[in-house]
Amino acid sequence: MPELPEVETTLRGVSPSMAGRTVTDIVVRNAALRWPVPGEVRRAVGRAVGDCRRRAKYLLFGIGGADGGLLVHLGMSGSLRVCPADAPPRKHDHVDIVLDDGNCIRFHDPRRFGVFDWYEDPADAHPLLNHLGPEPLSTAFTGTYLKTVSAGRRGAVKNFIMDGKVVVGVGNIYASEALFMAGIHPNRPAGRVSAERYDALCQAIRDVLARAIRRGGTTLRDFLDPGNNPGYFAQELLAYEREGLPCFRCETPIRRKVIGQRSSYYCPSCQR
DNA sequence: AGTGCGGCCTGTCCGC
DNA sequence: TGCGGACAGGCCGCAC
Repeated sequence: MPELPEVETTLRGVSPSMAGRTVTDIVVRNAALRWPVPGEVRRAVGRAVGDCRRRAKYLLFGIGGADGGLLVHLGMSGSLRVCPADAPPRKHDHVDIVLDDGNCIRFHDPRRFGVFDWYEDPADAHPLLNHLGPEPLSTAFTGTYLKTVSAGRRGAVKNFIMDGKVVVGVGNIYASEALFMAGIHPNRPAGRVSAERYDALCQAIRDVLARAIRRGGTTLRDFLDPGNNPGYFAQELLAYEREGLPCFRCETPIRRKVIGQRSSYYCPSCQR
C-alpha cells in the first residue's frame, strides 16, 4: 500500500532509467483503471522524458516539448518496475512506457485503484492536484500551520492529518505512527490539539516519513520497489499492526480502533 | 464548510 | 477442502 515513502522510493527507482530516454510507445493492455487511461498519453511517444518528480502521491514524468507529461498514481496496490519491453506481461500489468533502450516502465496494479493520465503544464493545475495541501517535507508544513488550519474542526485529528487538503502523503500507516510518536490520541478533535503538540506532530510526521524513505519504504504485504526490493521500514513501526503487543514506551497493550473507516493503532495510556 | 460514508477493485485470510 | 464473506485502503464524489 504505497504511501508517500513508497512513492518516493518508486520515483528514485525509475528515474535513472527514464530521464533522457525517448518514449517509443505506450502500451495500454487494460485502460480500466480508476479512470479510463486517456488516448492523450500517446503524446509522449517520440519524445524524451524530462523532469521526473513527485507531488503528494502522484508521480509526474515530464515529457520534453509536449507542455505536459504522464501522471501516475499507484493507488492502493500499484507498482512500477523496470523490465525489458519484450518480457511477457504478468497478470495485472496494465500499461508499459516503452523506452528507446529496449526497456519499459511497467505499471502493475491488481486492484486498479491507480491512475495513469496525461497532465498539461503546469501540473499543479491538474484537477487531481489543484486542491492539495503542502508537502509534509517542505518548509510550508509547520506546527503553526496545522494549528491554524485545524481551528474549529471537530473531526478526529487522525482524519485531519490524512486529509490531502491539509497535508499530502500521510496515509494510514504513518498517521498512526506519527500520532504515537507525538503522544496524541487519534480520536482527539483536531481543533483541540494545542500549538505545542502540533509542533510535535509536525516534527513526528516529517521524521517518520524521512526515516521511511531512507529505509526504502514499508513492505507490509507486497510493496516492492522498481528493482523488486522490499522496503525495510516495517521493522521500525512503533504502533501500526501491533494490536495487543506492549507499547514500547509504557508496555500498555496497543489498541486497534476503526476511525474514519480505517484501522488506527495507538497506546491508550501514552496517547491523549 | 466541514464531516461522514459509499464506491471502486482483487487478493488474502478467516470461519463454517 | 471449498466457499462465502470480511477486510485491506487512497481518494473522489455525494449527501447531510
